[in-house]
Amino acid sequence: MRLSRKSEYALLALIHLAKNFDIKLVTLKALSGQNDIPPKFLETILIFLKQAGYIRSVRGPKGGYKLAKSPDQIALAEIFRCIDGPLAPVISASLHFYEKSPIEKSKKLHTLLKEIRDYVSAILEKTTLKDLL
Amino acid sequence: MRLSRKSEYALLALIHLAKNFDIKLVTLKALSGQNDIPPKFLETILIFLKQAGYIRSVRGPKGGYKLAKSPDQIALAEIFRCIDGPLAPVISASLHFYEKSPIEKSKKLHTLLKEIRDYVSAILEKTTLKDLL
DNA sequence: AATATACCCTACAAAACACATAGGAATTAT
DNA sequence: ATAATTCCTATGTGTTTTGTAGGGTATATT
Repeated sequence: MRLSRKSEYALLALIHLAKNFDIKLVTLKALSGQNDIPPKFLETILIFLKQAGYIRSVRGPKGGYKLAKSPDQIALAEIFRCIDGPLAPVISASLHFYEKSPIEKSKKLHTLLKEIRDYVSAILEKTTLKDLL
Repeated sequence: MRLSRKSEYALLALIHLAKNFDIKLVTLKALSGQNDIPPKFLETILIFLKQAGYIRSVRGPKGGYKLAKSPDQIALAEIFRCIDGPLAPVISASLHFYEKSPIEKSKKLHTLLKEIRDYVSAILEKTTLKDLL
């Protein structure tokens, strides 16, 4: 797993929204300003997160974004997978994104990489946005 | 950590050399042919591994490559770091390659990512080429 | 209904990176 | 001398990352 800048920004925004869950809508401007995220880039990320079902939005004045589910219902694993793809260190060790790759020729190494995947996956499946507040 | 094709090839070649440690030299042609690695690409990788001190070479007919140290002296962590950089999921969670990154704004998430780094690092530090034979 | 505020959507662009290939130079066994 | 082999640097090409631009759409407020 390697986190892209995009998923870093996504996480920061989601955490910000989690803090305001059931309280208020947060605007793009606020999310971008308070977390030092380039606004137009964040906008594309938020649209993506919306289409993925993690957030909802309201347009017009008084509009903004909010979480679509409660923070304890959003596991980090889901978010990383949907933005950055496989959690495994190599594609052939991935359950959700498997493709053939040369490293499979070494069975022992492949097994080791799958152990790493299992650990990373387990820890990110059990950690939710709520745990980050 | 995300393994590039380059480090996959490097590992396969090193494992091949580990199998022949203290027995014989292995040519580029053999390494490339038996492991399905594009020869010219592998060549650049081998030169890199040589300059990094992991392998030695002999030129001319009967030439080839061999490991510079015994297989139990080469930890996977070193190899991955020297080819792919940080083992950590994000640069700001890396000990050897630290740079500032946005995710540090979330202390809890940052801590979690460092835990993942610690696990991955530990397992790859203790596993050597010998363990893959 | 006019206005201003805010989100929506698609396309584009520059830079970095990944994945190689090309071609010739240097070394050495026979 | 020749052939086999490694050494080195440059280049090419496609993909991914990290954004930006610009116009469209909805809605609260007046």
